[in-house]
Amino acid sequence: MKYSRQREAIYRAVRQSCSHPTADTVYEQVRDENPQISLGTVYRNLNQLVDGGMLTKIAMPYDGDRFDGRMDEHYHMICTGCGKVVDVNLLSLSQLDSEILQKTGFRVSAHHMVLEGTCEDCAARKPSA
Amino acid sequence: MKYSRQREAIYRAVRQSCSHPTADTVYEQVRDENPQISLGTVYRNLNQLVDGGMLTKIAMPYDGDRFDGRMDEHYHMICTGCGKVVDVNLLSLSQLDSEILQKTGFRVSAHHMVLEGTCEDCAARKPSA
DNA sequence: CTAGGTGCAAAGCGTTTGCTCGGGG
DNA sequence: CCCCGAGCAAACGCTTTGCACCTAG
Repeated sequence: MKYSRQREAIYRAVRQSCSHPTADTVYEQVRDENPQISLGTVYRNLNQLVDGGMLTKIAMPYDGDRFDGRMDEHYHMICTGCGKVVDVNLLSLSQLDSEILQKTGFRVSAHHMVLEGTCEDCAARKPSA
Repeated sequence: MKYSRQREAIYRAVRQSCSHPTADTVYEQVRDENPQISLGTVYRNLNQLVDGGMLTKIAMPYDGDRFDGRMDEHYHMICTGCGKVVDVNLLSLSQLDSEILQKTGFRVSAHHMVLEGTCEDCAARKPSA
C-alpha cells in the first residue's frame, strides 16, 4: 500500500481514539490538520485499513459503522443513555462456537455482537433508569 | 392499533416465513394478494409491529434489517455461503449480563448478536470452504 | 364524522463510485 | 514517468416522511 499523508492521519486518529469513532467523527478530527480532505477519502482509507487488517469495522445496530484500532477479538456495548461505546473483553463466549457446531452443524467464523444497556456513569447520574 | 388489511397481510407474511425476511422480501410476497401496496406501507407497518411487540427487527451487520416473528430471546447466524439466516437458541449466554455487570458496571438490557459462518448444507456442498 | 392508514414520490442518511488531477516511488 | 491516491460530486441502497386521499370504528 502506497503511503499517503491522509491515510496516516486517519489511521492515527482511530488508533488514538478510545471512542470507536464513526467515519464522520474521523473526518471531523482529521480535518484539523488536513483541511482539504474529503469524506470520500476517509471512507476509502478506513475500508482499506480494515481490509489490510489494521483496523476493525464495528457494525452498529441501527446506526452507522464505527471503527476500532484494537485488533484482538472483543465485543462492544453501547450505552442507551449517553451513546458511549465501550469494549467487552471476551468472557464465556469461547465455547459458544463449538457448542453451536455440535448442535446445529453451523461452523462459526465471526461474531457480530453489540450489547445495549446503561453504563456506570449514566446509572449514577440517573439511578432510576 | 386500527385494523388494516395491509398490516394483517404483512404480519402473516413474517410469521409464516422462516427465512427472516427483509422489508423488500415481505413487500414482494404481500404484493401477490395486494398488488397496490407500497414499500413505504410495508416499512411503516413492520416498524409499528415491532414497536407493538409483535415482531422483532434483526439488525444485520453490513446489510438491511430483517424481521422475525419469533418473540422469545434468541440470536441469529448468517451463512456466508448461501446467505441463509437461521436461529440460534440461547446457549451459555445467560450469565453474560451479570458477569459484565460485575466486571464493568454496565447494565445490559439487550443483545444484538449475529454469528457468521458456514451452514451444514454449504459445508456438505463444498467441503473445502 | 374523524383519527389513523394508504399510496406515491421525494427526501434523508450513510456509504460508494466515476472522473480528473496530484504526488509517491 | 507511471500508477495509486486525493478531492469533488453524483449516485446508490435502504429507510423514512410529507401530502392528499381513503377507510375502519
